Amino acid sequence: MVASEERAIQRQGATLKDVAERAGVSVATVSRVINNVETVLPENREKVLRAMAELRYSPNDLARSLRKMTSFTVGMLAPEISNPFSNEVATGAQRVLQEHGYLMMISDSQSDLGKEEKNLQAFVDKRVDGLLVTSVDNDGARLERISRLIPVVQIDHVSSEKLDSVRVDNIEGAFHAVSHLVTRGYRRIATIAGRQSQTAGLERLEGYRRALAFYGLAVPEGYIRYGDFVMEGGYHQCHALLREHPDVEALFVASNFMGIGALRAIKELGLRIPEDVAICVFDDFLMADMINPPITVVAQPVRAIGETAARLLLERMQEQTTLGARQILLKPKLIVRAST
Amino acid sequence: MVASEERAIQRQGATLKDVAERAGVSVATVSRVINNVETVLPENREKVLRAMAELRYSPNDLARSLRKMTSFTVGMLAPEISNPFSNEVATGAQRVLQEHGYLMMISDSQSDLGKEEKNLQAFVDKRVDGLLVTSVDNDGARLERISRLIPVVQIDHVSSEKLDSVRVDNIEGAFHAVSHLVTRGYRRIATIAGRQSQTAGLERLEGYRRALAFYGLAVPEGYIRYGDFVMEGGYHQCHALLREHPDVEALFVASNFMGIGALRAIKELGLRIPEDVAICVFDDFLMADMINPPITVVAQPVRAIGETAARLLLERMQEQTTLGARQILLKPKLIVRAST
DNA sequence: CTGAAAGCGCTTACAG
DNA sequence: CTGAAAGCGCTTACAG
Repeated sequence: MVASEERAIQRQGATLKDVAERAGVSVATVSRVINNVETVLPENREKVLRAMAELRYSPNDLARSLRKMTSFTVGMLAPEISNPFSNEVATGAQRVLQEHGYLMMISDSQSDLGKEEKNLQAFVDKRVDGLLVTSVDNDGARLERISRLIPVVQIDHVSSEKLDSVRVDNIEGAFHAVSHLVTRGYRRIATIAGRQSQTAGLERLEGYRRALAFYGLAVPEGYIRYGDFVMEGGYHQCHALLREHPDVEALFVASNFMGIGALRAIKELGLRIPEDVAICVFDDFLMADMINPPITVVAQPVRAIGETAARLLLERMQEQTTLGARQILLKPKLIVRAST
Repeated sequence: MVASEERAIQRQGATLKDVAERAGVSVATVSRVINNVETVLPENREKVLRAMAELRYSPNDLARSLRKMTSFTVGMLAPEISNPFSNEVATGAQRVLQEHGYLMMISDSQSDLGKEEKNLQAFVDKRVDGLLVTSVDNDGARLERISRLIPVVQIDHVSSEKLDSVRVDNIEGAFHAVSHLVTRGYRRIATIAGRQSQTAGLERLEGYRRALAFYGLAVPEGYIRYGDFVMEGGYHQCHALLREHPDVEALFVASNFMGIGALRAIKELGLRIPEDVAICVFDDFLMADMINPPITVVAQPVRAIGETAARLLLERMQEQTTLGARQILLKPKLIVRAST
């Protein structure tokens, strides 16, 4: 290895040119070997392969992507990466994308509109080939603008009806949960609803309302509490609810975190589940079946949501579809346990 | 907007050249505005800014990174992104890196050596500026090789002593947990250990051993079971252990997932906690304080692990340190609840 | 089958 | 203060 060669390699690793020189061919030929172009003479291919191995050549994707106008990278934006929901969705999406040679980059907005914008822009600047986003924005304008350059699939929350989206059928899930409570004989059914600025919050409350209407049950003033999708919200709202309305027989909680908060409140109030108050939670959670009593939940097909979103995105990225916006609703599943 | 301009913009968004033409200056000047070079005339700066806004210009980071030889991106590799530990670590790291203008890309190896290699290589090809990795490899050769090109900080698992690493003080945590059990009066203390190919598994078992030795307690044959860090392992090993050794008074379980499995086994066996068997788990977990009884745990400073790792990496990336390998051990915290 | 050359979109000495 | 030009590391018509 000559000195200059060695220097370059130490800096950044070997380049195509280094490989070409060592193999005694042109850079074009090396590139052809890398890109599996058939026309290269077996003999030359061998020489190139050997040189690559010796120099531990690793292609520079920055240059390659710049030239090819595609980065084989997908960006995913979630409100909180530590949220189990986003996590499972990400895992599902990742599996599918990886199979097709895409790398997935994840970042989170911490449920902050400004950070969401910043991180989305970073993805655009990096020229990702596609975007999977769970936005906290109600205005779809920004996503629509981005989608003119890069395919976008929305997950869970729908900012724009003009773009693809994948989520669970929240209305059916909530309807099903409340129907189950009615079937069990409960009549005074209250709810702790999620953030109304998010699709899931809105739709789960709607499902609750429809179910009660369907069975001709009233929704007394104060039976609907807003817990903002966070544990503390679930805790405080449940506390207030049960203090102000001791006659409540059953509770439909619109998310797992709020559910855990609500359980804590019920425990503190010294109430028995389900004798004093029954509870059904949207979203399954680790340990839901291990606590006392095990909790009835509406489970989302989280992995499938991620996989489906990834597939829709792949179709757009590979221009396999010219369809308009597709809104996919996946079926939720009621898992009945001892809490109802 | 002239036709050619429009076409280019539709394809990939506006380029520097488009902005330059529209603003009536050279691309160099536009670049200077973007990079906040002071020397640009206010008047020209204005024109450029306006043109950028009108064209919704977004800089191509691929080109920029290629030219600057730095991508302002950090890669993080974890065995399972859906694991709460990796998650919190990622969140901590992300916060710190984001503050310094770095974007973090995450991918997981599914605890598979081959996938680990593939994903690591993808990061290298993308020319990330730094790497945060929780490897499942015991051989540090690969990471050491990568680290000659790109700074690497190891998290949780130490493949190579020659590279920076951050983890909790597993030995102290385990020692502390077992000491606590002894103090409580338990003498027949068994353990469900983690995977012995991982630092955490090895060290937590070592801590258990040292504590028993310290108190002069025997470790009967069969008191050490290997649960492989997964829930099923915890479940099966706990089942077998308590069947074969009904005299066991207390259990030290080396991870939260195995702990949850163990709890399930104990429940099935109809044993009372802590009367029939006490239990202490390494790693806190959601609901640990809400189940009956609440579980005593050794909590890891997970966020801090991520933050610390990010800071070490930043120092290497910014060449603020020429120190040799730094092995950081963060202090665990025993949280005593009713299970012991 | 192969190489020389142009070009992807930037940044940055260099000259003026 | 500014522009023309070189170059980052690739890929890909084009000619031979």
